[in-house]
Amino acid sequence: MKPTIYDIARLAGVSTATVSKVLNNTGRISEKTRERVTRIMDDLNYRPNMLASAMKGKSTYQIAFFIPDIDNPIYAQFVKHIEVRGQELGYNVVLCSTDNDPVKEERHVTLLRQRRVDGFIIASKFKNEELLKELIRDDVPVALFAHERADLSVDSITVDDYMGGYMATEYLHRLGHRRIGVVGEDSISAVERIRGYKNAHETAGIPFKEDLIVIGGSTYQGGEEAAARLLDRPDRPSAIFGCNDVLAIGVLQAAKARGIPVPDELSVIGFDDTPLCALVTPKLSSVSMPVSELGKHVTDTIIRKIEQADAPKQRIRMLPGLSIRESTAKL
Amino acid sequence: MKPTIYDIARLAGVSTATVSKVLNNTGRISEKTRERVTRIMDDLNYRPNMLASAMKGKSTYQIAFFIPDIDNPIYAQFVKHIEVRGQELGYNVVLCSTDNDPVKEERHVTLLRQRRVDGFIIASKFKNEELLKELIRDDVPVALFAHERADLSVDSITVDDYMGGYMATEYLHRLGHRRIGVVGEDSISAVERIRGYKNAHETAGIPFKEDLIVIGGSTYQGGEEAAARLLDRPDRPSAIFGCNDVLAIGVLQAAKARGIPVPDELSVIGFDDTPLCALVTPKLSSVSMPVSELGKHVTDTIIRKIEQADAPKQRIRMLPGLSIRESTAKL
DNA sequence: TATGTTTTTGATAACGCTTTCAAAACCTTT
DNA sequence: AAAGGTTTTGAAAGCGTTATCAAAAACATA
Repeated sequence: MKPTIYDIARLAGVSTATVSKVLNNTGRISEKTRERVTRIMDDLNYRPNMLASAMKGKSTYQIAFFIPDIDNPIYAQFVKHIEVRGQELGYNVVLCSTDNDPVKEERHVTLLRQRRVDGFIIASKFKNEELLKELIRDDVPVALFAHERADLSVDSITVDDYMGGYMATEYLHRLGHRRIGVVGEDSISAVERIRGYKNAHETAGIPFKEDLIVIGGSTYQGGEEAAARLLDRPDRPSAIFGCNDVLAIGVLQAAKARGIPVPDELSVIGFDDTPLCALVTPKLSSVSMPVSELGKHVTDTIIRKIEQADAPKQRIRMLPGLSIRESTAKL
Repeated sequence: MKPTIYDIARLAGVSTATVSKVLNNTGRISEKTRERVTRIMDDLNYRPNMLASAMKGKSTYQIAFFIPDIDNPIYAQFVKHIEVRGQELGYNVVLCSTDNDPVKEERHVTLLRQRRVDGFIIASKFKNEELLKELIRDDVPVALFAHERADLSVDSITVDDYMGGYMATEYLHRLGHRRIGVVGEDSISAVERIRGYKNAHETAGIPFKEDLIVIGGSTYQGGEEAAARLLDRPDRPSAIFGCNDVLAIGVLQAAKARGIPVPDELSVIGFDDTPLCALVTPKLSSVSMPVSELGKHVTDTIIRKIEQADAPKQRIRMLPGLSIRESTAKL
């Protein structure tokens, strides 16, 4: 069987207390014993059982990451960066897809809390509001990622969605577009992005109609269907802002199906700047965000909260950029 | 604080042994006490601490899933299906990206074993051979996914890569292609797929040259560069088999960059049949696999191994299909 | 050498659960 | 009512750590 701390203690002729101390670098240990113990540990290739130490109140070094759906590549990117940073700091990440299903949310949360997972990074608007509030109430370390909740006292790291929507729209305005459609989805960040869109119109003094905004499912197909509603009108818009790349690619597909050339007769811009943008034809212009910084940041945040219960809450917003490619052009 | 089994026992006026028994449905408990205990548990919203029960030798209900790189959407798909099935059976999945880096492999494995993760699903050829062998030697439940090792006694679930390569090639032959290039990568499955390619040639009595096979990095860019080497030759092939979709899309990009029309002057076929295929122009033909069945299957397999140490080993190969789209045509 | 100080060490009690096995409680039979 | 059988219960040990605090060892001073 695997050696335990007892085996090490016995072989080194010391008590388990001593071994534990050298293991955790706590208390005072004479250089001599420290060396002896370390040697034995190496010899036996001893690996402390984290379950046991977690039971004594230490952390489990696990964080849960909630996403709605890994099929959207932006989430895959998030996962990647969080996992990398987590590993650097000795944390594993447990991936939880919710599919926006409150049942799954709850199953996951319950199981994870039984497991004493240290913290939760949540990139998916919880359908089950109460669940989130309960986590916060119980002082479980939580950080919202890629969306924020103004009404809750909780850490969050996001790109400035409002600003991104604003920038995209303003950019289209600069290209001369006046009638700009929006293909959105039911998510907190989409709402913000659309708010940016509206505000850009106001600032520019360009009126917009609510019926230019259509909300659909969060898939390519959802984007395509929503775009169809926009494109099949007699007064179709000259540009469409997709609230994320998946949606925007759906728009591209809808345009192609109708023989509407992009960008000549329709400009399309997405959001997230995923690798997909460079794959489609024409290449998709998109609002970009510093994905890797965001991921690193949120990981650091949650770990800080884990290791230091009274860490001050923060709401961080990073600034988006514009990646101009081939899908947008002057009117 | 959270209620413990002691609290329940005290309140119900029984011993912890009894509570534990109703919790796990083990031993004989009179209906009366069972009810009383259950009620108290409900009232207190009691959640057993899994760490403690895991320490007593029960499992941790966690499985680790190793992949090289989540940027390839096929891995995202795998993750998704494994996670879904895992959750159905009460298991969480810890995601581990290795980036084909032996250091990361080892870090992950060490950490996970300390955590007493129940089993490993490995979809990524381990650079560190020894590590894999050690897992097997120590009787840690392991299942290889999406690749197999004929030389090791270990469970594996794969699509029949050889057959997939064979089918893709035979299909191209049927279209009249004789000079077929291959863009591959350094992976076990790619080797098999290429073996299928070669064998299809032999069967058809069509000679092929080794220099039509070029191995590159596992990214779009890798595919593009490898394709360049094929396309910039005077006697360029009339078709290219990309060993996975990402590579094949790289091929598409190389063709576009050179103004070579696909499929008119070049047929391209990929492997994996990821959602990407439908996104690119022209839509990519690809060898498909039953992703969701594969994922479900491997999850079931690892869990069976976890729960029943002497479960017989199996090597499962599922059959690939052909998804014909727009990137392939008659010569 | 005796005494006081500082440093190092170890016995032991948790942590929250499971499991075993003997004792207690409950039924049947005579 | 006693004996025998069956079902239900609980005391206690143990899983592998950590943490406390008193005792032991080492060192310093008078």
